[in-house]
Amino acid sequence: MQSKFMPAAQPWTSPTKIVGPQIGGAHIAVTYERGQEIYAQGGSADKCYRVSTGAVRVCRILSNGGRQVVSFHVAGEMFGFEAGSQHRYFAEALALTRIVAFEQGLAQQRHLPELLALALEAMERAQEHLLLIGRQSAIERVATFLLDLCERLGGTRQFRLAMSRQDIADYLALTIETVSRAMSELKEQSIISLRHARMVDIRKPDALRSLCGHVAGLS
Amino acid sequence: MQSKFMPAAQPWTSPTKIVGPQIGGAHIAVTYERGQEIYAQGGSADKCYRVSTGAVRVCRILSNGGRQVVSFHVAGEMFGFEAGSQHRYFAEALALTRIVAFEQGLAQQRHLPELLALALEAMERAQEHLLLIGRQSAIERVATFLLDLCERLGGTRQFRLAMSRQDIADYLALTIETVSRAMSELKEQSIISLRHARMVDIRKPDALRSLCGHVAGLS
DNA sequence: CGAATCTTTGACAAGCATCAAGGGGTGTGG
DNA sequence: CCACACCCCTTGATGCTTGTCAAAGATTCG
Repeated sequence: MQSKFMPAAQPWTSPTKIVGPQIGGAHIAVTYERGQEIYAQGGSADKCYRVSTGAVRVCRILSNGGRQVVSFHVAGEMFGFEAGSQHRYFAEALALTRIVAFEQGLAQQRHLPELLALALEAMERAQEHLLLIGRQSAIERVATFLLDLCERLGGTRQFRLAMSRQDIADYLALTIETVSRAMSELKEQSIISLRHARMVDIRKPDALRSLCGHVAGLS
Repeated sequence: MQSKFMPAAQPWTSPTKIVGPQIGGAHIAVTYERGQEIYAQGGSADKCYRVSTGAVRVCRILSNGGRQVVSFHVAGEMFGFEAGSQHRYFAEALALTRIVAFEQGLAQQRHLPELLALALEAMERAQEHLLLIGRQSAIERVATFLLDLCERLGGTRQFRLAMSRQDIADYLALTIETVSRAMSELKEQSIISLRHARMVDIRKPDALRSLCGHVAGLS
């Protein structure tokens, strides 16, 4: 298998609760440490969440010991709604992250159109992700990932990766070594440069875009 | 690339319109020939559909000439709702197929909860599909596909595949040759038998299930 | 400064794609 | 009713992409 994904030291301190700005119904802002669980696999899926600052991974452990990262979420993005009443996936903070949680119980009645739009968007992202995994080569997947992340972070050419190579590998259905090699290849071609492993600078956005083939945007 | 997927002879007769049973709002039953398009990529996504009899594939053409089959749908299943107002995928009948189309315009107001549930379910299926494509070997994918199809067809051990090897390959992100080899391997191990290429008989359901690894059900 | 973790790089192997050719079933015409 | 043709499927040989195993370099934090 290809995942030794548990963060080494995970101080399991209880999250700091903060009352956040009122936006729709009952909601609470919570700050999570790096590696801390936001919701558990099997837990009741009665809330949805918005990343205020920081970043989140949503994933699932496979019976063979592997892990699939289903999606990353950065500031401003919603996550956490699922089909059943129980979470089939779990969510963790990738760094110090502030999350606003929305109760779905009562709010669901009046926010159905928004929820539907969010669900459809999530569906679309899942389908784009499928295309990426199924039809693209390793370097194409990494290029698409970087470009997508760049856009979602506001379009700055320089940004910091909140996730490890292992996280990226588990998201792109590759191994950590293959992700690393793809990064090195992009660096080799001067398409990106890396101050260090987590600091990306996109030097040739067009070249990166031309590597993506056909996939537009994804989760 | 790996898809020469256009059916050979495609009699482009206009579909036969039939008034179907009243179930919710305005809806029409239409019969499609094998290979006929139900909705087009780029067309307005203002309806959703239910397979009455037959089977459907939902797919997308990639810029490299390849094709990704996103989902198959058999009798009783809903399909066709998407995030935007335009279809990003297209749907075709795999055989002589009867479809009931539901107008979404007015019905959307009163059927929001159902639509939300359908969208979430579609998202879940896409995510399961993702796991299958990203983490399973060729034979595991084929085994999972067969088992899933079997269950959705009502659990009969013998059934006819409405889709070609090419369709299956494009669904599982494999080549037609690899799908064929996987089938032969399953036949070799007496896990399935094939009267002919399209007639599957599952001889050892448990053996098939043990090949699936961890994926439960998908689209 | 040193320990621990994350990342990179190399060598090798395995699985799947690709290229190529041969079988089998179905439909049409003789 | 048989024969031929077309399409779909199967099987084989070979090469490439990626996974696996191994070790060394880089970064962070105490």
